[in-house]
Amino acid sequence: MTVSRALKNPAQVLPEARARVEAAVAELGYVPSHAARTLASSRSRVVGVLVPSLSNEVFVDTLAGIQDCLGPAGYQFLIGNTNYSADKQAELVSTYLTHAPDGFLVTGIDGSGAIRQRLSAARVPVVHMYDLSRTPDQWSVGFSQQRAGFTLTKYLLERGYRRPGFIAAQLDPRTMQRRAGFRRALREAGLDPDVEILTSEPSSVGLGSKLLARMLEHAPACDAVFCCNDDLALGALFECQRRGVLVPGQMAIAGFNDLPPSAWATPSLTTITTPRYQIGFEAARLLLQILDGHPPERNHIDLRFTLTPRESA
Amino acid sequence: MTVSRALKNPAQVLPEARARVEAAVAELGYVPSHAARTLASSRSRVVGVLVPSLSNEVFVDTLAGIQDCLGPAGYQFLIGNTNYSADKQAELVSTYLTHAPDGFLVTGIDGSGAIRQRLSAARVPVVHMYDLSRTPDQWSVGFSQQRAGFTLTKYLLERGYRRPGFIAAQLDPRTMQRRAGFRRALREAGLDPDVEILTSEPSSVGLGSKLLARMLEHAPACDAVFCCNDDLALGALFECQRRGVLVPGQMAIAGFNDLPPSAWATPSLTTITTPRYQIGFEAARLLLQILDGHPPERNHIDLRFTLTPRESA
DNA sequence: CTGAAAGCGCTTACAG
DNA sequence: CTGAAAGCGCTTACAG
Repeated sequence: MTVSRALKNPAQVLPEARARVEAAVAELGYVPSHAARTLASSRSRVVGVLVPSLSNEVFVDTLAGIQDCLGPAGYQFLIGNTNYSADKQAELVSTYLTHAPDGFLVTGIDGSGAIRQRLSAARVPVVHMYDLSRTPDQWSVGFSQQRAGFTLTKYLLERGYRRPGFIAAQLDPRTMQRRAGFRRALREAGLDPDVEILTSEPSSVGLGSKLLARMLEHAPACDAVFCCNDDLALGALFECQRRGVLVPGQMAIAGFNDLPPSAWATPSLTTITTPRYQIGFEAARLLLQILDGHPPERNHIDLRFTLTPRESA
Repeated sequence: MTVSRALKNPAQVLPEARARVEAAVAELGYVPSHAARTLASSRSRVVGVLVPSLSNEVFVDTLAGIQDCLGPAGYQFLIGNTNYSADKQAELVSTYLTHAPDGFLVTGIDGSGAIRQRLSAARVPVVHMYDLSRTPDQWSVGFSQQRAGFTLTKYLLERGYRRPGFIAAQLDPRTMQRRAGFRRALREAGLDPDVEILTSEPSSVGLGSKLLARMLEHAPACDAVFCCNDDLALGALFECQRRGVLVPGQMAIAGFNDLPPSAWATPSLTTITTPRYQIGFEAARLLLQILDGHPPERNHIDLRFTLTPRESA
């Protein structure tokens, strides 16, 4: 016990005893056992993190935020990539539950269904990231995807584009919320909201090129495209360059997320800047508060987005 | 004990007993305790993964390969981003050791020094990824960065470029090996190897633009740039477009890694295609073999690279 | 095929 | 401030 205390709470132990412990630790190369500690204390200091993708920087930034908040607090995390698949989610939740995590930080877990039940049966706090549309008994940190879509579309209309189209891939719930914002803006302006190319394929630069080509074919009058993320927008820009279509002269392009290349593309991409790092950091902070028994009063934290106008639209 | 057996090795238990166990599991929502199992069996089924960065897709792809190999085998991993920092490495190794991992999969851990000693004192097998230049007692999976740099430079020379420059960021050991290949090719051709812009800043598209500008200033005669990765190359391309410098007419651009955007850029980028997913998968497979007591004969696995000529050079 | 015993390395809670 | 006791939930190894 004295050893245990000397390691965790040195102040509780006489300097002499402490010194002997420290000497032994150094001599033996002692490494504490996480498993034993978890078993004895029933606190694992592990949190499970579930994200739908790592292939663009969106969730990598969020992970960095989580890391920076949870790391100094002595927490480890299990990072699971669900690849937007519900089966993979269920599988990861099951294996992670085995590790007795103190909490979960997730994106893309449905509010209902078997996974949700598993989670609440385990009595592990869950913070949802990127999605504010949660029931009051759930915790969430994010911004309004719908309003972001609306804001960007409004901007395009104000710039004088009369026939904007929407290009989207993956079609996860957040993308569909952006789309809802797009449609609402067009309807309010009395314009046709149905200029859209949607596919459930995973998003990528290459796909952006293909979808732009498809848009040109199906809606030749289209004068601006709102791509549901910057990868797609960059691909669309490349495709326009390939075809000699002037951007923004003949075709305006807007993206979403403000990934690093967007500021440097020629022309640079108009986009919505999202607080990706902050979402991770604040979600982690919220979880920490819950774990410490001091949950904040409001359980939905809106971190806002900003419109970033650049050259492409 | 019968319960334990029914769960792990159902065949060892009579169907009747098994059924009773299964019923109880379902009724109680039983979740096995990883901590207890680790403590009792002294096998954690956890492996520590250390990568220097997650901000481009290079290591994300590698992680996917690791996942696909280790996941089905029942292993979990702790993913640590060292951010190219030796201190962060040391810190992560220490905390991960606490979890008693069965093995480590790492990139960027020095062959010498304190970390290496910690690791070998812990008697945990370590597989090095992306770096073949290891002593015979170490395990590694990768390709020759030096030969890759040499091959790409040779290609530029064969295409008739007479004054190629080298643009690099981060300056980690792998980058410096590519540079060594570049210099060797130029020396063998009797050309000046010193046309280079190096910076230890982290690589990004924006930095590529800045470095290309710097190259134009310092070496106006430069007719081709070998960028040590595709992010930089893409930024360089954007900068050329911004300045009206024709690619490849006035300036050829080559990258490294063949990230997804490179095939779609206008013009598309000449690059070296690297087996990123395979490196993760094979490193994991190698580790599994070691853990199972069947290490392969050779401890360095060369997965090769390929030259991918496209429009930009 | 089943089960009783001991122990993995810690922490909790209590006694001194 | 220090320490003896008990237990966290499994597995190993041995007995029946």
